[in-house]
Amino acid sequence: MFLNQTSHYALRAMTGLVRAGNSKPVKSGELAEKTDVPSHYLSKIMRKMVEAGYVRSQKGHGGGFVMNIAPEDLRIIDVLTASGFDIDEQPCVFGWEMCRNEDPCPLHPVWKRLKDSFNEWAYHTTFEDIRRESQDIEDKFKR
Amino acid sequence: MFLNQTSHYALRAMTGLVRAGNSKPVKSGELAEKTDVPSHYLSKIMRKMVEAGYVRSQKGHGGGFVMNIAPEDLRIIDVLTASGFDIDEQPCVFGWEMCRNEDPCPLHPVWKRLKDSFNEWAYHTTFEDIRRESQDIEDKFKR
DNA sequence: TTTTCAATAGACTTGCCTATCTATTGAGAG
DNA sequence: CTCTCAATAGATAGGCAAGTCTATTGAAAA
Repeated sequence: MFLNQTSHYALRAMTGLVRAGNSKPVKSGELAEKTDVPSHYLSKIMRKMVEAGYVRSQKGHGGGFVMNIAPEDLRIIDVLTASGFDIDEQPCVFGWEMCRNEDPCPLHPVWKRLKDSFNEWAYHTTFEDIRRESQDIEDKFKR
Repeated sequence: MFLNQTSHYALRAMTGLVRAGNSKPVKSGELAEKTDVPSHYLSKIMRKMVEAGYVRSQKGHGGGFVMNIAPEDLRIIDVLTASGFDIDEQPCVFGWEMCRNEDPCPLHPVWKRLKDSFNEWAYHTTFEDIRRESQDIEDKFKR
């Protein structure tokens, strides 16, 4: 798997929230069911999104989660980072701690190409892209 | 992490073996030390490389592991697959089991771009590329 | 004010990937 | 034939991410 389970869940949840629109808050339970993420686990992930400022939460009656940022201003990297993924902690495949471009490990040149592709994707794809490209696709979160 | 620890180890080990040349077998312990992989764990991984036919092993005195395929014929995807990584088991980030191009999940278009980049890298990079691009780099497997 | 709803917090459990340990098998050297 | 070396096999343990459970906090409705 490219990303860990938590990151997957985070991307799903934010996609679900963006697609739900901003008309009214989306309840954790609803979002969990829609995105097929374990509900209590989703709560933990959404908390991180709230802390990062990408989502607002409302307790109590009629409460739930609402987007707090325009989809075009939210990139995939932002959600991944907020969910705990740290691109800089991804070591070179060699596991050599101090591997840098100027002082590389043997697999560095090859590995760097993969990493660059990933970064291109994660830094340049926004949730507006996701929304636009998925607007003709119906929700099919359930397996 | 893009790949799991085992896949990292496999790539390191095979890189180490390719760089060691074919003059004489490389002992498991030596390869383990050179690539900073736990030695007993490396043995298990090398076993898979042997089973896949990429490496020959020799027991006993003077034994060890030798490449059994030309570096230009061994792709990254081959080593990943042999080590247990299954590209087709990598579900769409939505976790929707039946997600295909013709019948996609909401994140499919975006996710596909990442997957395509990865495949381009894994299917088109050979260990000859790795050897060539690393020939001016000294071994620095230890962290 | 009370009731109900829904997020939050944190402790706890589970499960799997890694890693280790202890034999055993097999091959060459002497 | 025996000794040593090194891969192989399988059982066992460790550690961390993932998932669950229970209680608490906070807000709106009645």
